[in-house]
Amino acid sequence: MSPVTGEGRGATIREIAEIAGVSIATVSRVVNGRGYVSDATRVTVERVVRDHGYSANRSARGLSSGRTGLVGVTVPRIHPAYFSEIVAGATDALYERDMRIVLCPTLHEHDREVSLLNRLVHGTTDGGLLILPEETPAELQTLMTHGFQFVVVDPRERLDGQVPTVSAANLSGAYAVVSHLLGLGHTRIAAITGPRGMLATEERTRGYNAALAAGGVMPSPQLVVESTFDVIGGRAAAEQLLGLSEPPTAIFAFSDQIAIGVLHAAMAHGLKVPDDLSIVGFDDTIEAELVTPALTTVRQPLAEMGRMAVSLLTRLLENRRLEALHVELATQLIIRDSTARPPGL
Amino acid sequence: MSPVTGEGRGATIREIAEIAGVSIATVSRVVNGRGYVSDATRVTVERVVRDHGYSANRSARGLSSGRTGLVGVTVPRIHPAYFSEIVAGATDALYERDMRIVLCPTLHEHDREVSLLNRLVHGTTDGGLLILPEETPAELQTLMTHGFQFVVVDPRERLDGQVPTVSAANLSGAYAVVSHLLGLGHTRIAAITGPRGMLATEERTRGYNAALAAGGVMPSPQLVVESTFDVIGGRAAAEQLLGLSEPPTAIFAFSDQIAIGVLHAAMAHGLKVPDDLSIVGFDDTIEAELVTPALTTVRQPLAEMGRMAVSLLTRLLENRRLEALHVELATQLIIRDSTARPPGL
DNA sequence: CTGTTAGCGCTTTCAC
DNA sequence: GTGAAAGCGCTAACAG
Repeated sequence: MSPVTGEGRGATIREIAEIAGVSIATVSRVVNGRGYVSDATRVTVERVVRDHGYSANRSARGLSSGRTGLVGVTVPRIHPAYFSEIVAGATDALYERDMRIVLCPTLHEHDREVSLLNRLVHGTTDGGLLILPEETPAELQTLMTHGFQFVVVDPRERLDGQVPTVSAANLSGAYAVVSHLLGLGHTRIAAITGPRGMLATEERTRGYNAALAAGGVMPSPQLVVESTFDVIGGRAAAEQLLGLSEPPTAIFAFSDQIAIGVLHAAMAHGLKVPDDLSIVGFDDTIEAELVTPALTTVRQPLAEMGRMAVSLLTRLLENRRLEALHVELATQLIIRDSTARPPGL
Repeated sequence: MSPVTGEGRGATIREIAEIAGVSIATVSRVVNGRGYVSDATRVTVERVVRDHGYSANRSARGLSSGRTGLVGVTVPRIHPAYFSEIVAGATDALYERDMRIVLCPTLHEHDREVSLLNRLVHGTTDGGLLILPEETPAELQTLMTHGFQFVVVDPRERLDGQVPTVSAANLSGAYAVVSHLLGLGHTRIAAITGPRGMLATEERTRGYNAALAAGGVMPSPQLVVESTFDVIGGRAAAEQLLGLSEPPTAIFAFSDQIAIGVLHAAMAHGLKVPDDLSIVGFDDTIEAELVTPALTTVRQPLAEMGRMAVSLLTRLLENRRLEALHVELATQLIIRDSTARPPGL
């Protein structure tokens, strides 16, 4: 009676109805738990359903009810831990609601994402989760206006309109990092940021500046270097910083990947971390704990962000009002082994 | 005219047909590129389709054609790079065929996987990719018998029957590792395997033994320790090996994760890698290059495995014969910085 | 080459 | 409480 031995693709609602000796409408009611059904019939139907491993055909259900039980998720790539953790959280939350995820990597291509979205809109899915989408705020607004329901996770730009978003407390995370470093006695604290213009970059930069100001440290433009969010970019940026006449004693990398690049550069320069150089990352993806020394970093609640997005989306799909259109989840400084007092202190 | 400004959920085939002044059948033909349509009508219809951002409702199409354009992918978890790389390859290959992936993490729970599969079978998807499935060969055979089409990637056990599989050349990969270590002069070569009974473990163990035999080195049972495929397990196993009265000079870890655990243990013991201890991993996931020293490891063509699985599956779905039911993709030894001659040689 | 038509399997009024 | 019946939007014969 293992479910795997179900009658193959077979068993339509009509067959179940015939066997149970009721109408298909009744079977539908039982299966969906909607409408009135006497206990007796319910039990009978449930038994037949179970015995035959019946499960409603999703296409048919989607067609007649307008609900597919599928949520489209666009994401730049699934590979980096950053994204896969968000997706994992979302998938999990969706599973609890008996919904599934249609995964659509966009490879950062705007057009690809647009065409993907178009397909999703037309009867494939009930709604979407757009992780770090490539669309402009205007495009997103349009999408929404045309009736596609979705939630943006980690918006690339600030979305002030009616588009629901979930993000992490980037500013306060960055503030915590710099406060920590200042507390250790560092004053030459560099930042390797993400690409300019991205919300995450801007917010973290603001947190960085605010903390420096609060600590009475003059910011130095030399110490802020832009980079892509990867190891290569981090390494190059670090080389630049370490080549300065007065190099920093601490580097705040805006992602763990960047931080790892910094680590590699430090090694190449014969610097010991954290004795000669303190390094802090951002994200707290698994790599942060794998490298040596383990990285001090800011934990973003990635899985939580995915779950929260699902929660917003399902409320949206039920046409319930969202209490909050823009949710920001707290971040947390995780102190490990890559930070210490500056040399000579 | 941007696709994003399509008419929302709207535009049914009937509307397009009316506007274009043809029958819905003709629109269907144009859209699907099947059947005869005069160039003139084709052009007209195509224009209307484009102007209205029309895209067929997938549920309706699925219901009437029996094809949903969706492939279900079960995977233990999406997070570990090992899995996400396979999924990325598959998604990519599917995208080229205008198909999408319904992602179903099973969290290693057999029942969850079975119930997931059941749902997928019933009209949600056209077929499946089962990555490292929890099912017994018998269950898989049953699934297949009942008409669900799928391909198994990285089978947990040997699947001799009619179930198509894609895997990596585990045996030869392991053989290459041990040959490399022997070539460097090591003779006390330990292995930290994966869970006993898993095909990957068994095959790699056979490769390990075969290479030792070929090198004229007596295998020592003490030097083979079982572990889970993660960092924690690897570290524990390494502790055990390093505590031996005659510890190994090289450790072959059956996964990169395990190898990283070994790296951590080595550090804790004050051993320098590779000078005091050589370490080799398996998989070549990104972590391998991130840690210091970068790991010598065996590259599994993960994305390729995903793509190949899709290729087999689509042939299956088109009812074409598969030339090969069981595909094994080549592995490759990647030599980095974690292996050297044994101390004192 | 093009149009008509019969469902695909299910949900959902609306009667009874 | 339960059943009958009308589609949901599309594909795929089959006519013409």
